[in-house]
Amino acid sequence: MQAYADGVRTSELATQAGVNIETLRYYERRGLLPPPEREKNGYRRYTSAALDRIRFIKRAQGLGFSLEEIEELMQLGPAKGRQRQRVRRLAEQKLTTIESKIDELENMRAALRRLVASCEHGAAEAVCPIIEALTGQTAHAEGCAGRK
Amino acid sequence: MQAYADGVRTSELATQAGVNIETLRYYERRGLLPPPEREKNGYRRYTSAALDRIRFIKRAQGLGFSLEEIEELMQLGPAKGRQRQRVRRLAEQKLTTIESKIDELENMRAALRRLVASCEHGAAEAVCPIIEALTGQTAHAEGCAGRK
DNA sequence: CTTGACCCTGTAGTTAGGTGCAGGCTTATG
DNA sequence: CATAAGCCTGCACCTAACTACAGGGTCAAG
Repeated sequence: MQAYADGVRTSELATQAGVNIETLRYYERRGLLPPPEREKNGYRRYTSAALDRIRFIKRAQGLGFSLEEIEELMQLGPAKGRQRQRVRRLAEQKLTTIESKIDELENMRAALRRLVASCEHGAAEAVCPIIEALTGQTAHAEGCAGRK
Repeated sequence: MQAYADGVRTSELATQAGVNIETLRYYERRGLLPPPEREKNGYRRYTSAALDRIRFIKRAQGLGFSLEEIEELMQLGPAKGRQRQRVRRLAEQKLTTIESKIDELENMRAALRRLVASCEHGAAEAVCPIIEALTGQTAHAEGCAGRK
């Protein structure tokens, strides 16, 4: 044991990240996980950066991002020279989608809080409050019109 | 036209909601969309409640919920009698997952804002800031230990 | 009364994101 | 040295969530 400087093997990383071993290889094929160093026998050796990446991927998925979008997000590193503007635009764009996700979740949260409260004392509204909470036009809502 | 009291037909609803017609039937089979009234010729007639539902589903999906979870969310209506406790528990549970999603998105937002700012003036950090932003243990983090 | 635009049901195919497995090395242990 | 655990590659298969299509009705317009 401990024969190599640092880093872990595939199964160890999979365990730490709580994913299947095959998923790691799949991410590597997809380019989401950079090919790790190899031991002289060909075995993969992962650093803790790989663990961070996988956790990031899993969380971003849980927030509704596809692997393709996640790839874009992960490429948003420090911009070099001419790339700067491009990176900035992409970042701003991602920022607005993230902000509207936050808004939507906050609406759901408010609705659920009201629901929980209404379970506490006796009152019961007539209809499903969560659906109500997200009843607006797509994203960029125009003020507060449109309510029949 | 306008032969029937109110409501729209399948293709109209699909257009309004921005989904495929087949998706509507699929949701109906899955029980996500209640079977609508039928015209005397057997055609479906949807009310605006159906549109609200589909929009809700689509948004919830964008926030990382599966159709199964969405079904649970939509069942969270006004509780009747003995069900009250059960509904309350489920709602509280959904509430905590929503809250941690909000947290994670806020972390991403902060990271992206820093990134955009760093694009503005010259400074460039060394590593990918978005991944950094979500580098914590799974949810209920234990203080700030565990960083090798 | 036929043509075209919609609608119906049932069933088969597709895409994204994995997951499993065969066939074959490597290495520690009894 | 055999045997088992753990790794490798390549390829086949799986589940969730659609999406398409065949085969057939409805009905307004020409």
